[in-house]
Amino acid sequence: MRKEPRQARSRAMVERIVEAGRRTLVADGYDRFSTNRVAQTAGISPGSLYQYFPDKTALLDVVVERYWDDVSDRVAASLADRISDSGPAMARAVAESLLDALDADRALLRVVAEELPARRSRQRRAALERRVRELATAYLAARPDASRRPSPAVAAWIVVLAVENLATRWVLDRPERPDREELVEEIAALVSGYLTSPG
Amino acid sequence: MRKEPRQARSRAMVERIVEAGRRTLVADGYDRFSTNRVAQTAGISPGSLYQYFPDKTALLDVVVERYWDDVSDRVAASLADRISDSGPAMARAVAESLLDALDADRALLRVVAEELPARRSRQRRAALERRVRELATAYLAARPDASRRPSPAVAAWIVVLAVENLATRWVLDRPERPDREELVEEIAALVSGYLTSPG
DNA sequence: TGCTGATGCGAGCGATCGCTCGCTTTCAAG
DNA sequence: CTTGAAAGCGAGCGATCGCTCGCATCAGCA
Repeated sequence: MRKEPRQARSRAMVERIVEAGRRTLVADGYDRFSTNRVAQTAGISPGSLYQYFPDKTALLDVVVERYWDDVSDRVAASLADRISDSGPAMARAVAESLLDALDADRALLRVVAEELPARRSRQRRAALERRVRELATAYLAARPDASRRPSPAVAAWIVVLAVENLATRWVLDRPERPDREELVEEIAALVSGYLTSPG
Repeated sequence: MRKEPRQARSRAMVERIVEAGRRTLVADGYDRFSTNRVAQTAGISPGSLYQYFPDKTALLDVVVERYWDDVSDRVAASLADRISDSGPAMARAVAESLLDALDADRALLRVVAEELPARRSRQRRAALERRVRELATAYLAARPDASRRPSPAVAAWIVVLAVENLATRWVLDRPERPDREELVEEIAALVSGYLTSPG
């Protein structure tokens, strides 16, 4: 952030820019995400944009950061809520909340997960993975009887990456099979089958 | 392909262009993948490039297609070789061949999987997934005792996407844990645990 | 060897890009 | 009301891009 907005109108300006950035990204895709276009979408001048963002990627970072933070919050909340549930029930609940969170802005997910040069997006996405993985590690470490896998940290790494990709690809590709209910069931089987597999 | 190369030197030219495209992609990343730069890397003129490729994306497609076809061939061969093995043994063998294939050109994998606008790359990657998924579906359908999952097609979808992401992320992120041996073991447990989970 | 089409060249066009800077307008403190 | 700072504007610079086209060069056949 190049300059701190002091007045109310300048704070509103920053909001308009970020929102226009999000809309431009969704509507035109990443390769048409230009500062001139964002400014036009926001109904402001390119110069105004650069009063608050040092360069194009700084704006992009904020948009991406907001998206993944939102997804992260939802999943982490669901995971914390179900911390006392059994393994399969928790897997089901987390899978559903992840599907909800990804489905809430499917168009933006498509851009963020499939178009963005991942070097920028990956850091935020990795933060989501880390946050959920740490919660899962703590869960597994606190309940030794829930898993036969030797290392809770490794088991959490496996489960988080596997489930994340299944949910993302399902939301983006919308295959006929499995349908949503079936997918949640299969994810629960995948997780519980893995954790109870003798190690 | 705009024009079919007839003489030997023009076929060599196409090869030089594709190879320069691959090298440029690896060295400079996707956003610096310009036709002028590829031509310079190949030591030829931009005009020559456009004698054989109608536009920039056509060249990019060939480079990406070669990469995924190579990975696809390796994994499919390994899967066909081990078609008579038991489930966990086959999962191990396929996981190893996939890790080998992805590790063989890690730098290009990074660009193809993390930087490329996925709409182009995805089609070829999806072809790999489909190819492996169909082999896995046939395997599961032919051996009802190998899986308790209700639908072989859905089970194959789940397994392929889960394993693909675990292998890709492991190769790109190279986490301390799990190490390679551990990863193969965990993938085998994930697959066999899932397939034997009551459905 | 002379000829002809295939091949290769590279300056440069038109468009777009990220970003700047001199200017005007608006706000709030005195 | 005055005034200086904050906010906003937008034409346009310099660079890069994808791609073209007029021309030189080369290979294979008669």
